[in-house]
Amino acid sequence: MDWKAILSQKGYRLSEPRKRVMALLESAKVALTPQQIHQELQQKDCELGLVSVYRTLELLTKLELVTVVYDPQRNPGYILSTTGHHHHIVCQECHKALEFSGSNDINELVHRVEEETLFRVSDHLLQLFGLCPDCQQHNSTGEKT
Amino acid sequence: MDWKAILSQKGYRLSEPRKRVMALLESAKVALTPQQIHQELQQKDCELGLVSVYRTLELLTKLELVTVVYDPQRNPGYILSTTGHHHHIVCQECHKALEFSGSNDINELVHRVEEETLFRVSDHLLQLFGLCPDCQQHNSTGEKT
DNA sequence: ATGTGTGCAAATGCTTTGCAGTGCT
DNA sequence: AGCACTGCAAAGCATTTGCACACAT
Repeated sequence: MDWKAILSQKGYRLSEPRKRVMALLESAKVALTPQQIHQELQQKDCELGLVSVYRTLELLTKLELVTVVYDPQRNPGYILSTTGHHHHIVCQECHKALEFSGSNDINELVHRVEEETLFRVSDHLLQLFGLCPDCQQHNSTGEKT
Repeated sequence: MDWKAILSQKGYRLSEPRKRVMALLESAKVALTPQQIHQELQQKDCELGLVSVYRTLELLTKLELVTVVYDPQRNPGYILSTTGHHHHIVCQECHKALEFSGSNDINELVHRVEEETLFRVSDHLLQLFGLCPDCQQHNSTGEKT
């Protein structure tokens, strides 16, 4: 079921701003901040209030269609979430983000921590930071860090 | 080497605000927001500007004496960091936070993802969310949620 | 036709900055 | 004494909210 179906099924309308934001996110490999989304859409001649971006992202996040990505160097970004539990690896240089699936490693870790701490874990946040292939090249042009 | 030694070694001074903030963080099991820190210190009769809290936390974070903890439900919090690489598990009810050490699970995962994505990973962010033992009891008082 | 969604403007709240005075070393 | 640090006040931003209008269903 695609996002449009999900929206209408839950009684939400399929408005222009929502279409635009989703289209942009679908084409982006990067986690985008609300400001970036607003800006990019304006350049594509789609006038669209920043407020609508916020409200759209809020809704999409609630519906779990998009995921928040934390980046200590920037404001929180939003990226399309696929089905299943995924995490993101973020490039510290160009802020590109890729998904990767959490393997069993994490489940084991969670169980271990539950036993150690007696917490009951219901969710987790895992992100990796580093350099994407492209930025590794740019950075290794002769220099050593 | 304790934090006081680290501060003076790096040429920073051992001021009252810094002592107070560190003392509070040392006694707290919870990740505290700047506002919380400011508020708690005022209740302990220590007048201390909110600005100083921000600046102190900024410094302590830079020196890696404290760590930022993300919590989707709140503003970012700050908690004492111990030596070694640690992560946090945060209670979604009372926001208490505990540390746990990242086992080899994570290293394996990182290697796998590096191979899959060709990223070069230099850092990671892992947090677990759930209910602490105390809040589990309170929540299981008859209800099923 | 109806009620949800948008857009504007203003409000809110957290965080940062400038500057003069304070206090650590 | 010298210079880092604090505190206040004000500036700076990101995000949220209220309300009238527009539009999807």
